[in-house]
Amino acid sequence: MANKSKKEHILTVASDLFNKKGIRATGVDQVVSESNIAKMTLYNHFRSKDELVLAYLMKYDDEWRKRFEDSVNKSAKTPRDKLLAVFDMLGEWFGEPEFNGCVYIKTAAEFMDHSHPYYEAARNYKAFMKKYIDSVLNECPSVNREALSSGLSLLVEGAITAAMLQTDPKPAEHARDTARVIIDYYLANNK
Amino acid sequence: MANKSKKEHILTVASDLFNKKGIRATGVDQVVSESNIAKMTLYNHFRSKDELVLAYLMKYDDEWRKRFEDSVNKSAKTPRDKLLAVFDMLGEWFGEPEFNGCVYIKTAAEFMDHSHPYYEAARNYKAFMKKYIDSVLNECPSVNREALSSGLSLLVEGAITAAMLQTDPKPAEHARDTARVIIDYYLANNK
DNA sequence: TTGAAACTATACAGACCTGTATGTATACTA
DNA sequence: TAGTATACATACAGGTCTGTATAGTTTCAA
Repeated sequence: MANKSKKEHILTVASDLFNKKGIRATGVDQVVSESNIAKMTLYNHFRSKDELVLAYLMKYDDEWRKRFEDSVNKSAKTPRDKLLAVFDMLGEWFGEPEFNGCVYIKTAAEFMDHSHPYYEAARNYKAFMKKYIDSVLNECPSVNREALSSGLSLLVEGAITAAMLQTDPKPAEHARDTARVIIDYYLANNK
Repeated sequence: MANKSKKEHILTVASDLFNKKGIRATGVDQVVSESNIAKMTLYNHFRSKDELVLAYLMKYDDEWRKRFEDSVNKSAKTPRDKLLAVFDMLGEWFGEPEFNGCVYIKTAAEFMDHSHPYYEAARNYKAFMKKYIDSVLNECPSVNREALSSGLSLLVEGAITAAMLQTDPKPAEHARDTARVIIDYYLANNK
């Protein structure tokens, strides 16, 4: 096992634990134990648990961004279809057995102090979704983009939260249906 | 200070800490210290931290339910106005300086194990919102109530999450605007 | 084959956690 | 006024946490 892949292995195991149990609830000893490494090896690759957590947050940004763009840009052509494809992707995501809610919502919820580095990181990574929707809507001049973009973003966040709390049996489908209504409204009315 | 109010005092202080810092991050010693009581007094009123946490979750259900119904039923008459009033109330809530996100989203995020009592409690208390929206929509026969109710619930959850993560500068207003569009759509089309 | 870098195993320091034990003081009730 | 329930302060038991210290072992390249 090469040097680099050992570091990645530790990060993978740690990420899985952070995601499933939470950051505070996951101890360094447990990461060490489940990684089958020595504690000093972990502290050789990561200066502290703090650094490991920040690597975890960054890792999810990379993975999610890639996955998102792949899935959405695959088939959709028109802005309307691209926007609706977002909700199809959410549905796939929610259906996975490993689905465990949104890392950033959970992290922000666990470290609500607005000046905490984890909260700020989560907040920053989250901005990606709205930026993507905005970029798709840039193809639609003479549309009230701010209103539509906000509405869609709220539906995405709502669906993720509902999936996390299991308060809606089909959050992605319901969000998609609602999204269709407001997309058609704003596109048709040019306002 | 009477017996009963001392217990309430402890619960108030503890709730504030749980809400601001998180449940795991708040130690019993800190609750004791900020309550200006003896540790044994706390353990005399609550068998364990666990019992204190469950009391905290229940307390928020009571308060939020009351506040919600008061605020919403005050002025609104028609189903349409009652539904829109929900988002006005959210706007007031988000604007308060003590606003710290939704207790139940945060608790579920901190204890994601679906069999954990805190997760289940949070999930159950959360169901209240959808039930309320459903009850308002019961006044509207021949409307696709399931679709509209789901859409509105997702907008509510999305607005709360966006307010928590500060990813939208005006989550309640944007959610209200979007809600208006879908309400008018479903009510007008009778579907 | 020799030497440096990486990894391993174990122990432990110091801080924090929940919950208990003990004895004293206060306040209400009979 | 005597007795009882409640609250007090302090100490501590036993566990967990992060991070370090130390010494032995593997790996790999020169």
